[in-house]
Amino acid sequence: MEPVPTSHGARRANTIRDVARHAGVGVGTVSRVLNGGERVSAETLDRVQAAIRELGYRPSAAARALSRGVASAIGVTAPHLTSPSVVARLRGVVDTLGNNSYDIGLATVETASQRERRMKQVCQRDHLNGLIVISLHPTAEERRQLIEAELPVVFLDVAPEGFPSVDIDNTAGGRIATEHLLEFGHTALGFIGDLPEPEFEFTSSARRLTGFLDACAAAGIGQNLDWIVRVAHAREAAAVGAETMLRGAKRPTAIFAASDTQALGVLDAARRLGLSVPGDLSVMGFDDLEFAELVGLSTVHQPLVESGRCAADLLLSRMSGDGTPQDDDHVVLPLHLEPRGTTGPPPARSTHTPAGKRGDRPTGHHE
Amino acid sequence: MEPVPTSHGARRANTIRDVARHAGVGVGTVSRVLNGGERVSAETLDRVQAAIRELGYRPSAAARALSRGVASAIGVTAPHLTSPSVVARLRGVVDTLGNNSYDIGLATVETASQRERRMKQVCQRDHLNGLIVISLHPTAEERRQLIEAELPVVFLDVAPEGFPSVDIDNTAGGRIATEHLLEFGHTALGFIGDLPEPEFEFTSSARRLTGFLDACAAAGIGQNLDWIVRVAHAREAAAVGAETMLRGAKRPTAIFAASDTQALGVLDAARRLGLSVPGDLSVMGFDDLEFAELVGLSTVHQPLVESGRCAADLLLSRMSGDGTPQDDDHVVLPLHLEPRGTTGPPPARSTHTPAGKRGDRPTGHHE
DNA sequence: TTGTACGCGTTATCAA
DNA sequence: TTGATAACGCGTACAA
Repeated sequence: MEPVPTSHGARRANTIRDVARHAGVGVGTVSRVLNGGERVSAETLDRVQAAIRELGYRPSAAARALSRGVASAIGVTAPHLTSPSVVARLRGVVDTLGNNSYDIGLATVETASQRERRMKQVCQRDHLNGLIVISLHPTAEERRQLIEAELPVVFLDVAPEGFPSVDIDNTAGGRIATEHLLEFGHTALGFIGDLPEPEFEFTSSARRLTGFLDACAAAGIGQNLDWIVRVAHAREAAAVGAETMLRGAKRPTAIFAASDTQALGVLDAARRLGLSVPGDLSVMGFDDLEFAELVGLSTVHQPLVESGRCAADLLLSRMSGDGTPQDDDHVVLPLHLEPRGTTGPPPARSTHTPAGKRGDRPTGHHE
Repeated sequence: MEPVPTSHGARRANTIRDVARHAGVGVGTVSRVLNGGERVSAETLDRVQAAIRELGYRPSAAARALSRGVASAIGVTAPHLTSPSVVARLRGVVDTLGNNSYDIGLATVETASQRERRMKQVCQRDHLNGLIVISLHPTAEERRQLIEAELPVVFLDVAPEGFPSVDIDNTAGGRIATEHLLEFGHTALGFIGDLPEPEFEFTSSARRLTGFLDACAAAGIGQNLDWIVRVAHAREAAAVGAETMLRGAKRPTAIFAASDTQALGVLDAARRLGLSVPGDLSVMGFDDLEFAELVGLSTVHQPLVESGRCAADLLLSRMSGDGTPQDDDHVVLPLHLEPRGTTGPPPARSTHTPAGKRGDRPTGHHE
């Protein structure tokens, strides 16, 4: 029992071998006791457990992982946890994974170097059994690495080709939001969304814009390009953008913000300009974050927490599954309109009857 | 280079030995190349790196951890991620740790069995280099295990004796909130906080209540026991509690809610009863969550994100530090009043002069 | 500067 | 049911 100095300098901790010796059994027996005490006589079981207790033995996770040739952890990569939607998704992931006795290796990445380093870690063998990537577009290089590592991975909130993913139909969501405004009779619509990201063809925000444009086109409504504003994803940036939009000689009677956060900025702008909502200006958000209800914001609901659960389930099935690795399997979650207090008819000038049923396409231009 | 079947059945991945053979060098050299290419001739370095690339070699995290005798991960244990304050703290932790190339092992625990399982994981050797526990009171058994595991640990938002911790002075916070109300001249004060937890002597909420009582006593104000309500930590529960309090024949002119979430419930109650805020009723929160500003809630600000950073820093210093393990080191972070729109003078009846100075200790202890 | 051999703590196999 | 022993892949003395 005396401490044995090792090359590491620290006092050596008791190993399974010490336990075996102490209990007068073989290491194999101890191992069996440790992992589901099958096939061990009650008497030896007692002896071994006593030895474990007396020696304060704690198994080595590293050795176990090495021997088994695989870890028991799932990685989760996400952007910085400032975005409420990322947090909500993470919550769903953790919910599901936490009940499956996996370790969860969380990494938030912001800078490119963090991201690269993280990929190195992620792709190590015996480190992770699976990976969930939240709201991060994989670069070509990253895709290559992931495939090479043969790591089961599920993307959440993005849907790169060739990988399983859980996502929503952002274009349809943009349409839903816009149609809601159109049904109130708005014909002067503005849009505020995220900056386009040069490296990636489509972001959620860009898709929502597409839906917006689609719906406008379908309604035969022309577009004022000054009313399509793309700014950094932040409340204040959106406020500034909205303010300039609303200061123009002509101004929109409704603004669709591609996220609730940005909608908040639009509300700020309206307040600063003394515009009443929804009297002078209707404001539509997207996401249905928790504060949306608090503020009474009309928005499009997307199932954030559930999306996390869904991604985790998908990953687990991928990991245990026999299925061919890495074919794609794109889950698209449903959206729905959540009308609240920030949307209503336009200020009255051309007073349209709020359209009864939708689906009836307006017949033409409205002036 | 042909695939070699192993006892595990899977195709064997390339090891450091394969790389060495492929490059015509020894494993030691490869190892040196891997960990900071010192003491390697430029030519062999090239050869080795080429071999690594050609073989698609990826090091085994498990083997490395085993050989090194230590992992490179820090565990974070927290309650379910529904509470905004927990998330904010986590954000701070992840911020700091993410820049130190540690893996972050996140586990949320809700049920007792989850908690027990987590402790098992946490206490394995070679699994974690350190642990941060957020908003979870350790049981006696858990404390024992942690000490035995000699695992550097920092508690956040709780301050158990014998462990380092980062916390705030909840009693002082309760006083700050209450004094703010007293200075407006309120003399009829209500309190809404969490249910007491039988297993632990003091929760944050209980301490805030103590501060509330202290301040009232110092101001010579008697207590109406019907106005001290303790309910589950949830908006709706607080609303119900506040409603019954406000329905009484006599009712308080101000309520201090021990958390912003509960303050939201109090505001709900006021709305339902047609009470204007702060005209008829002043409402005071605690925490300064993000929505507090949104709602214009007067509250006590505590540095949530920063507390996470602080805990992470403390843990890192503990881990690298020579210091004796597990002595305690209780960091207490500062609070400040954040007065906003939900507090004001009482409805006019007894108009007190705003109390002058604080700091004069009341003449006796109040429990 | 490079190569060799051993140890890390566990699991799995197989003979007893 | 049990015990002995061979992997597992990497780090690291130590010898060359």
